[in-house]
Amino acid sequence: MENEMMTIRQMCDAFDVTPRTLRFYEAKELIFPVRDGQKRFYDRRDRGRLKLILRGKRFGFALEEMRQLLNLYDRGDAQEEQLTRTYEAARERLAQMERQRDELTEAIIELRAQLEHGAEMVAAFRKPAAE
Amino acid sequence: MENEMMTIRQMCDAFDVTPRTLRFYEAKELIFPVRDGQKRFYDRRDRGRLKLILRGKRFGFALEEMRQLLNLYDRGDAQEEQLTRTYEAARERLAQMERQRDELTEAIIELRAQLEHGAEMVAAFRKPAAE
DNA sequence: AGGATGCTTGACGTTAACGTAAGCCGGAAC
DNA sequence: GTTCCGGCTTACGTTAACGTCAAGCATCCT
Repeated sequence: MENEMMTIRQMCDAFDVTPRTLRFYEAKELIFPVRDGQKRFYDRRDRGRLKLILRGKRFGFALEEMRQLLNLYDRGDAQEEQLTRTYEAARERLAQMERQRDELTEAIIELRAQLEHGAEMVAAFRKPAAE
Repeated sequence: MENEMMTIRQMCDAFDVTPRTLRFYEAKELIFPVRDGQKRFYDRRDRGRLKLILRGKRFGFALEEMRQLLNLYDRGDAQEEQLTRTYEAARERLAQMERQRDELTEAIIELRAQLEHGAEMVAAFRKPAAE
């Protein structure tokens, strides 16, 4: 049933993206709809890829990263080594996110201290006393 | 002693920024060095502002936000209401950071689940089975 | 005098992920 | 037949915070 081709509009509705986005992803070689004259048609594979792209975005993967990951699984039949590489990429990304969160946490603590602990923040904003 | 003017280079060394950065901040009206012919000279006030700008950056304030905060304290003599406003700005920013951290934490949990909990992530990257 | 520095302005480049506008085309509805 | 709808392409605009030339003075040292 849902094995058939979809138009750009159907895709947009299904995935809540704009046509511009789909064409952009195509330009970036993330998806490869079939062209019938001027029109684009998206098959199951495109839908699968798009789904992953959007999921990846939620995890903070850049489009280029996703492209590489997706391409990894397009040539060759997903060998062990490549599966491993994907794991590694995901784990690296996870580590990045954790570092980022930690930095943020530190900054929060610092800022909170300034706010609660005294009027330093405000004082800091005051003009240096006239000489 | 350290009450005197500093050249752009002295500033760069003191604050670990590039000349480009100082000129950029000037163009954005964050600091206002005195000009003697071609040269720029930075006084205590500029140093104070720069210090705050850099501190603000660590907290994730945008330059434009910092400009507004700084300007708030330049006209008028820092009235209560304005001090309050700065507090509010800082608190808002804090809330933003906390939200951001929470989102990140969620994403981390999700991603971690995919990695630990099964081969879903990898499976997801696999081509849909040929029909 | 004649580099070698150091400072200046101005303008374009960078990164990401699209938004937006302009202008063209083909098919469908009236 | 003509208008309208949707799709198409191309290309510039957006945001932040500078980096990176390019090219021109002024000054300092020898």
